[in-house]
Amino acid sequence: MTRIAPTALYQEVAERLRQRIFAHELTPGTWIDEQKLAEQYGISRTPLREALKVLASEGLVELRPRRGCYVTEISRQDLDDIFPLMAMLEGRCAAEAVRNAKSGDIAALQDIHARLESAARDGRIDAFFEANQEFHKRIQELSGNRWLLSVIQDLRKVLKLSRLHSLSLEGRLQQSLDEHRLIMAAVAASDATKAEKLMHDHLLSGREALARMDAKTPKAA
Amino acid sequence: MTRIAPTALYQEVAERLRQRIFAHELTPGTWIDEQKLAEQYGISRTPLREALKVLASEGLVELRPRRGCYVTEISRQDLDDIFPLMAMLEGRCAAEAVRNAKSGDIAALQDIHARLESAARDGRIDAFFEANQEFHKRIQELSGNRWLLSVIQDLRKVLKLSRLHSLSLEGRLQQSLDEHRLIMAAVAASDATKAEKLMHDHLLSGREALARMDAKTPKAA
DNA sequence: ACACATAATACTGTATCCATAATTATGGAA
DNA sequence: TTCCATAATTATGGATACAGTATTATGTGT
Repeated sequence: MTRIAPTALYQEVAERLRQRIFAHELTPGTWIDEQKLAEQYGISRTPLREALKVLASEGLVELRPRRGCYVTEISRQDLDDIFPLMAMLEGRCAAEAVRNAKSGDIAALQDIHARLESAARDGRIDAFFEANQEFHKRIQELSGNRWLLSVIQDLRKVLKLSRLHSLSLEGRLQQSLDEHRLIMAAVAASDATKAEKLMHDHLLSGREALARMDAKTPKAA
Repeated sequence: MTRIAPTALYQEVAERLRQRIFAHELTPGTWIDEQKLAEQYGISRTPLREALKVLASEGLVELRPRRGCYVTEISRQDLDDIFPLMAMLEGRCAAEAVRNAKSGDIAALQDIHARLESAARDGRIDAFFEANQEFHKRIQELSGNRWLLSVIQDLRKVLKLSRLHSLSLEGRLQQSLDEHRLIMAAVAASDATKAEKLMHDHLLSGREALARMDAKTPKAA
């Protein structure tokens, strides 16, 4: 049997580790025991180490020479640095997306937005989360800028390190939905400038919600 | 003797490979022979392979499963995608830098700018190139945003893949100098908005010069 | 009893080896 | 002569073994 996608083992391992990190099963600051993990996955240390190199380049782990590998700890300062950056980048995405979007693309976006609406109506948080991600992803793809896309995705990976990040949507589901409605409307109206600003503010609004949560639970971000 | 920076072998190898790629000694599209390189460096394939994983994450090489490693080929489209992005990012840097800069920082920048002026006066292209890089780097550091910095540096690495990139400054040395003068003035005057716009246009201007060169030499970028 | 030094243990980093898959070359058939 | 199939060679991916360094624990001396 010929495998369609002959992905290397180190890539699969990297992906599994990413998931464990994002799920906070591997919490920031924890040391990664190479031989224990290798044994656990039933592989040798070689592909595992290669996977760790990749994750280090993505900023998810830190490789201290002769000291081992540690899951990256993200600080409040990092969040303050990354969110405005993301706001600018995703704002740009929205503007470009509007300029490139064919009517079919807009229809597809509206379809995704409809799922967001229904998920919000039923209080299905997971589905809302899912549709939200999908919406942003589609906008980014519509921008047609491969590098803009990759920069955003890299930064989002780092954001996912924060425990608060995954929770931030829950507290402001209605507000997020409202913002999405406005963005969707601007896109449908082909108003690139407005879409850019709305998307930009949408991201910053997310940061603020996160800051409020942070104030309540004064543990490290 | 205790080594201050006990950098791992794979990091040194990665850096050496980066230099060879940037120097276009390893040209885009060429296949990287692992065992030949390992032999050449007098090391085993293991750290070399780890280094290649890192370079792949940076986008400098492409790892095709079971097919080997190839130096990334960058297209005209990629340049068109990256430059506006860089313009936006470096523009933001300039704005933030102005907001954060103490008088000492501005003095240091003016010092670097003076080196740029003198290099231009004497037609010392290498020195101009050097001072130019230094200037941009200082601005980026002054922005105080670690992530903005890393995103820009990652993208710049990719830009360096293009042969034209290193040549682009030569043809427009005077224009580049003029633009730098304006930027320096805006920074000195603490005009963040103007600095942002000037830096932004400075980058785009670089792209256009590159496009003109590209038109003359119609080989692949 | 506490502190410092030395030894032992454990983990990282590197090298070597093996298996599998891909590419190329050679031979045969149309 | 050309095209296809099969075999051989070569390179990639993974496993295992080894060396060197850091950390920790234990013992001795003050």
